[in-house]
Amino acid sequence: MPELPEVEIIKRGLDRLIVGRKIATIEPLVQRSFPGFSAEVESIIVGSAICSVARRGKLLLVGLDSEHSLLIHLRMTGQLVYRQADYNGQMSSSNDSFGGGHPNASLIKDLPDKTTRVIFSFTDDSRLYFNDQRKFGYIKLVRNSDLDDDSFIRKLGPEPLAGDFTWHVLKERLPKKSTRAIKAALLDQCVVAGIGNIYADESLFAAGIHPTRPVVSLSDDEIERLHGAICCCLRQSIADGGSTARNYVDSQGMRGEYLELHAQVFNRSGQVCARCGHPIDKIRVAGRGTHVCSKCQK
DNA sequence: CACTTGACCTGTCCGC
DNA sequence: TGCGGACAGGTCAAGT
Repeated sequence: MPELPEVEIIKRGLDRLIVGRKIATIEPLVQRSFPGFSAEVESIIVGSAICSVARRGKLLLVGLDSEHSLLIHLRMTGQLVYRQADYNGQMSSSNDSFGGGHPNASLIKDLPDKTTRVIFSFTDDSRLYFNDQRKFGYIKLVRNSDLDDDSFIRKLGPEPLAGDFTWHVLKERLPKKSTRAIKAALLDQCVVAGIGNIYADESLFAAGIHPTRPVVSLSDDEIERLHGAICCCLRQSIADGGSTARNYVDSQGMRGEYLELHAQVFNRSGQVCARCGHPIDKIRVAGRGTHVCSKCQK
């Protein structure tokens, strides 16, 4: 479930790997993974060069030199993995020297695999694979002049890692008299862009706030703590290469280590809280599995 | 109007 | 071993 840190890492990887490359072919293997695909869309994409890669919340924007962009949302199980033309040959020779357990080996061996939904081939014969086990993710082609009208982008809240995202901004975005649970508000992309289940749980733990607390009950002090916790968790995860709970890999197929290295509650129900020793509970909030230390979080 | 729930999918895990 | 069902969670539509 790629959230902001994971998408940011993919963005940085693609920035390095595909910018400047020219698309030779596109193969959408599953219609719903590229809604709106047609011969006309194909004719715009083929022959275009990649000129930029950007991120907005959990959405990737791949700029083409043809006044269009590819909008890519990975939803829960989407992956974007780049492979050089001779990748499989390299793998078999490196397996000879390192063996299968080489620590830098990609988690994904052969591509395409059964989850591959769209394949981009570049003129140098390298490829970008869009894999998506559950088919919830999508790629869309949008004219650059229509980007601001995109219904999803238009509603997105502020970028939590931007310099102007202060705790006052977070306070403004949280509806003052709202009775909804603070966790539900954090998952709402209109409030803040990019937070998902993992970083909602981790931020609330770090701030010492119980996920079921109504937004209206939060003090200024708590909102300020929550703001600091959100920024801190997201930055730490980027530094750790993101979170791999099940499917996430970066643009070269590598997993992330945030959950192992720094997560305090997510996927740790039954273990004891590192801060107080109380067992971590798993409850349901906003229809999502939610991990909480009921002693540290009030 | 504000908020919650179900649908969309597929793979994994658990209990029988 | 196999099978049914619960579960995983981002977003939107439908329901309360």
